[in-house]
Amino acid sequence: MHNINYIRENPVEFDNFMKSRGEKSVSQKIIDLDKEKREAQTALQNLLAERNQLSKTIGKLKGEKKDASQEMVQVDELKNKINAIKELEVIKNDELSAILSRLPNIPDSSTPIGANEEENVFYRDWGDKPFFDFDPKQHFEIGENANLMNFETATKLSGSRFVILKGQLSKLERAIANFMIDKHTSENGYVELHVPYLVKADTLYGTGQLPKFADDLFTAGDDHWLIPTAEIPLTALHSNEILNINQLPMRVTSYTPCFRSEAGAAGKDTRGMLRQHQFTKVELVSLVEPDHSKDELERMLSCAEGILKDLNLHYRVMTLCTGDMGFNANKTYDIEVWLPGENKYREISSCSNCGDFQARRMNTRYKKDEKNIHIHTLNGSGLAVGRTLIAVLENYQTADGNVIIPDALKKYFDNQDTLF
RNA sequence: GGAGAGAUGGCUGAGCGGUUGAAAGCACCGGUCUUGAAAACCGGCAAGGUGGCAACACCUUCCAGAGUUCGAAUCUCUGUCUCUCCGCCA
Repeated sequence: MHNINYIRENPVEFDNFMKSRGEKSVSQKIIDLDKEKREAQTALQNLLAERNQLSKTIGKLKGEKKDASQEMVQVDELKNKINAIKELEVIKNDELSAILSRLPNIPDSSTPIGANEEENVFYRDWGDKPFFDFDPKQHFEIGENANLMNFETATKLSGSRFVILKGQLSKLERAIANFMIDKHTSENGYVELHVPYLVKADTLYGTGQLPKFADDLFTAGDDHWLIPTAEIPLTALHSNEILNINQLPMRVTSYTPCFRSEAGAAGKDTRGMLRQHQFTKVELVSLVEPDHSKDELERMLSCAEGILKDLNLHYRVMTLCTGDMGFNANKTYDIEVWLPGENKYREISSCSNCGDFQARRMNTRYKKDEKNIHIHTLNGSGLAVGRTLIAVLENYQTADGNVIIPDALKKYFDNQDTLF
C-alpha cells in the first residue's frame, strides 16, 4: 500500500514509477478521490462535533431537571445530514482503497527499468557448468527410470501438476529441506517456525496477494486460504502490532508446502515436477528497520546462495527489471540454477525487498524515538526444495542412471555415495 | 458437536446509558534524592485521522459488524475468538 501523502506530493514521479511497472497513470484519479474523501470527512467531523456538543448539553440540562426538547429536535435534524455525508465518505474511501490496494510497489532506484524478463540484468554467478561425457537426462527421466517419481498416480489422485516421490527420492526431498533449515538456523541466524498452511483473507491482503491475485490461490472455504508460500504467515506474524526496536532485525524461516493454482501458466512446464500445484519450500523472512533493508536483501541473497554453494551447484543471479518484478517488491534478485538435463538456467530462489509496502498493508510498525514507523519486510526462498531436488538429480547424475549424493547431504544418508 | 463464562490501553484490571479516551496497579520514560544503584517522592505515558504556518482544536477507536438512543465501553442482535465442563478424536 502506498503512502497517500507521497502520491499527493509527487504525482508525476509516482505515475512514472507505475508506468515502468506496466500500470496506467492514476495519480490524478487518486488525488481527486482523496480530496473528495477528505472534504466529506471534514464536513462529517464538523457535524459530529456539533452533535456531540448538543448531546452533552442535553445531558447537562436533564441532570438539572430542565427542558431539553429544543436541543433534541436540533440533534434529530443533524442526523439526516450526518448519515448522508457519511455514506458519501464511505463510498469515496472504498473507491480510493480499491485503486490503491491494486497498485504494485514503487521500484528501488537500483532496479533496472525493463518491460519483461528479457531485460533482467545479470548480477553475478558462481561455479561452472558441469561436464558430462554422456547426454545428461532431465530430472523426470532419472526419477521415472528409477521408478521413484510417479506422475500418473498423482494425476489419478489429484489431477495435473502433482507428483509422488518414493523411497530414496522422497528421502532426498526431506534431506534437502533439513539441510537448508539446519544451515539457516545454525549459521545464518534465522529462527525456525512451524506455521499454519491455511490463512485468512485479511492475512493475504496484508502481504499483498489479495485482492488482486485471488486467481492464483486455492481456497478451503470459510475464509481459509492455502498459502502459496510461507512468506505469508511469516511476514504477517506481527500484523497490527507495534514492535519494540530491540526485536529488530527479526529473521525467521519455515519449511512448508506451498499451493498455487498456476492460473496463468496453462501449458507451461507441464512435463516433470518443475511447476506443481503443490511443492515445498524453505522460506526466509526478515523484518528490519527501514535503513537496513537494502543491506538485508544482500545478506538474504547470500544466505540463499550459500545453499547452492554447499551443494556445489552452478548458478547465476539476475536482478529483475521493473516489468518482471512481483507486486510487493521494490527490488528482487532471482537465483537461477543450472539444469544440465534441460540445458537451461531455472529460477530456484527469489529474494525481494518489499520496503514498507507490506508493513503499511498489514500495519506493522516499531517504536523509535517515540515515533511509530513502518518496518521493512523482505522475503526469499532459501530454497525451493522441489527445484533443488531437480537440480541435484540433473547435476549429479551418472551415465548409468544413478545419482551421486552431494557431500553436504551425505550425513542425511548414512554417508552413502550414491542415491540408488 | 452440547452446556456455560468471557473479550477494555504494552500487561493486570475497574467501569451507574450522559464531563470515562477510559479508575487503579505493573511495566516504561523524565526528574528530585543518592558517591552510584535501589527504595521513596514528583511528573509523563494509546493509536489513527481531519483542519491549521503554528499553538492548538476537533473526529474516530473499549474484539468485529449491524441496531436502539438526543447520547453506547455500558442495552439488543449477528459473527469471530478465548476459557471451563461434557462428548468425539490424530
